[in-house]
Amino acid sequence: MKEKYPFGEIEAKWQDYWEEQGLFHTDATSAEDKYYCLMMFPYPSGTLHVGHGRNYIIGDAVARYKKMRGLRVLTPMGWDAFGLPAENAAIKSGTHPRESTLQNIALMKAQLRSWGCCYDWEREVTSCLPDYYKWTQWLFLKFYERGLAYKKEAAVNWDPVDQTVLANEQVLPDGTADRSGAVVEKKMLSQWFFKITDYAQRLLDDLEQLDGWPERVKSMQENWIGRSEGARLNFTLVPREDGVADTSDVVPCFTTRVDTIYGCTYMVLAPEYPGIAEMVQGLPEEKSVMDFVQQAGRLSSIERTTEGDKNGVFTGRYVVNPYNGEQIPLWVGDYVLLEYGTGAVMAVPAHDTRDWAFAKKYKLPIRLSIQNPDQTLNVDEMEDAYVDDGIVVDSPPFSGMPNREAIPKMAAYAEEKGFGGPVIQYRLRDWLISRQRYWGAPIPIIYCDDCGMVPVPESDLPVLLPEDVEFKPSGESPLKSCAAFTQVDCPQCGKPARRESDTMDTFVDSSWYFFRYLSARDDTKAIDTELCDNWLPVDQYIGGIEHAILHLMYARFFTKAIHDLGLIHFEEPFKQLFTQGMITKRSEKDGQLYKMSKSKGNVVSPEELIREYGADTVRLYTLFIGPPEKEAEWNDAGVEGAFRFLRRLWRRVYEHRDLLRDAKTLQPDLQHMQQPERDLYRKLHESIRRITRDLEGDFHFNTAIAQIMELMNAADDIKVNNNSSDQVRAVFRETMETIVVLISPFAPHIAEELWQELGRAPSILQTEWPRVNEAALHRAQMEIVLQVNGKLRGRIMVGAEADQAAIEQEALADPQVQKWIEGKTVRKVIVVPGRLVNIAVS
RNA sequence: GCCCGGGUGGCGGAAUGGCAGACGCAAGGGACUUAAAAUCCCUCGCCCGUAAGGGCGUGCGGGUUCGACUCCCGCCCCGGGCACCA
Repeated sequence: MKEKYPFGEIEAKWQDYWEEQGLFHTDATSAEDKYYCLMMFPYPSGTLHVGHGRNYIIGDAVARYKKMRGLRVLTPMGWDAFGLPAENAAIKSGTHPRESTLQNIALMKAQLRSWGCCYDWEREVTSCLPDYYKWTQWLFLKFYERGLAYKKEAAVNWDPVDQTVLANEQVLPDGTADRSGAVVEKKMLSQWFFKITDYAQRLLDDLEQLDGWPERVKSMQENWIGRSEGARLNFTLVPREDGVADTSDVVPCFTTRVDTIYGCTYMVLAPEYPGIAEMVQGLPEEKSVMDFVQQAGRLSSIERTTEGDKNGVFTGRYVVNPYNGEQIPLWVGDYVLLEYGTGAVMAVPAHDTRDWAFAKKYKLPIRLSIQNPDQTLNVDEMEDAYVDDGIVVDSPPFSGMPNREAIPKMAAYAEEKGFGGPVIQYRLRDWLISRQRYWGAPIPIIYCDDCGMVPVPESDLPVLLPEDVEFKPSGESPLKSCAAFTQVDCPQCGKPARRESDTMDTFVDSSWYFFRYLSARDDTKAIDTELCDNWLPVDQYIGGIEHAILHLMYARFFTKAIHDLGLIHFEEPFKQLFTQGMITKRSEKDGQLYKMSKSKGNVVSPEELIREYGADTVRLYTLFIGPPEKEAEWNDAGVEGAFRFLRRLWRRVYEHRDLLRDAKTLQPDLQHMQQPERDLYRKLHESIRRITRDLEGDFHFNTAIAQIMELMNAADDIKVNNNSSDQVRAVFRETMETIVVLISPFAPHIAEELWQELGRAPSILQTEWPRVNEAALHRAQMEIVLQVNGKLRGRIMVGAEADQAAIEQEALADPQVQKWIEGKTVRKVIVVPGRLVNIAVS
């Protein structure tokens, strides 16, 4: 055994060993005691920094721990390999995305290996390879058959930098693209969507089952789905005086405040509302309306949706309020959004702040229909809308009701009379999945002049990406101009037709990869029903919080849709979700804390650290840095601390190597222990209990490691040498061996090496996790804290069997306590056995 | 505005309603050494005190309790999500 901790040497040795032995190669035919431990598969960007590393290190520690607990652990890994960065690089450098992606995968695989992270590589999936995307395309076809995939013309988000459309989820609240940072534009385009809105209610309801998910993530999804209950009301358009007929004479609107309908004094349409042009054609207002519509269309989505000045124009038309038959003016206003509800709003200025502002600006009438029961309102004296609850007034036959009670009654009334009824509205929009880019899975659709839109027959899958294409900086997808790709015969009629040249959003690829791991090499079907039913839902999913909405919502949607296809029989993919916090580092430039990124120049490269300290040190520090779900600041000095600890552990074993090996058969025996080894033995078993509890709960690696350090400190304090008693040596041996086992999920290389040095057979992964010896926890004497009026005044030792009365007596007799209760009246004495005595005096 | 988190030493952070600050980092002092590194020992919330000891202390203000970082009520601040969403 070497005196100095030879981390480089042993790490290479054990990485080879784990690989050769295939310790994480899991036979999935039996799912008994299964534990599916999944980490979000990475985009192969090239190299991972220590911030990325946290994810894999946490996952590896969990997998190793669960394996030692005797579970059948499945931990696969793969690559979310389609995506824009590779294609953008290709435009600049000319290297084909496939080539650069596969290169990056090789690099990152080596990185993961160098951290000691073990996976079942035989299940590796790579989403950009045909054996994977064939099945992504197949799922698309299944969705298409069921009407879940459809094409429509819509105002969509256009990223002018990446030259493609984006899903709503990929646009940040400030209106910029989450990937490129470009200001997103609105464009009317014909695009492919997945009908995720059909699943809005199920996605919302099933959040309740997800006890193992962080509250934060569930609340984010809830907000994103944005359910609101209200009513849909049809207003009829008053016919034109000139006798010109309207295409539609109904203007529906959505409201959550049907109780205020009698206060409605006008109606407002979104500028994009279909049919506005016909509605005003030939009227004196036509020009002003059309000018306004054009002007509003020029505004960016941010300008449009930022609260502020509200502009509008009268259309010259009127609609009828179905409740009271009143004719009210119809306006167009830029604060009304086409995408939400029906694109039309019934305006109640007295009870809505936005309508109030608009009515004031354009001098529209304001009428009260909810009265404040505490302070009578008068429209002329009001300074803003009254939006709180109250009593319905001037609304026959609903007057006098509390407004909350009136809402369902008034909605039901609309249904009765046939002009509307209660509805539920969601904020969630359908998922836009087509992208005008090359490096993605081609959408398997063919356009034929005669047959229209024709799905590619399943037997023709995959629709392969052509290899020989030119990457032009024009931003246009090379697929579009690749005749060999687009020109195709119609599968129905055989005439020349044209292929869809858009590819799918990469979030489609990542929405089902966790099913594919179960049958990664199966070229007969996408999903193995039996294996998935046995192994899923995933027992533990680990990844970054940045996917709280995007990936995690899409994957839930896919699971439900695939369930409805009958391919699986569960509806939620991830039982437990753990979202680790980001690693930040102070920028040397401005001293601010940032998430690690190349652009901020605050990236810590693991390679350098591994060279200097070894992978175990990086792992130990990463896990010790703080509670894993929280953000943590990387501190180079802290790495040094982790290294010192491992070096100390190595040295302790080295110093006592002969003694430890010789004591291999000595067993601790409580009957024959003296005080020092008895105390260490108790500490050992207390540590096992605490560490196990920390790992079983929410992965509190930081406190688990702290406990190992404490135990090590205690082991250092006991005097042990070859002349020590059998019990001292037995307890010391068991302590050192247990420390090695306990630390093995965190620092596996040193653990394997020391385990072997201690004369044990590898692999330590096949060792059982230590059990607590309850008898060891027992104390003959207990320290009792003495308080007077809740303040610490002393401490006494009492026998473990001492009864409350005896403890109380001893406490009161204590000289320290005497000093504080002298001359005062003891009102009450609380005795908490095994802990403390509190004496209340006055 | 609504919905989630969070606020504890110089720092990262610990604490089933029961000794606040475990563990680590940094800092200071000492030992070993020709020296350095490494290692080992001691101190380390703030204030008064040589010390023994005492007072204060977990964002702020109340409350419940023998006892509150922990529970309840009302605020302040920080982070995140949603938001002209009708």
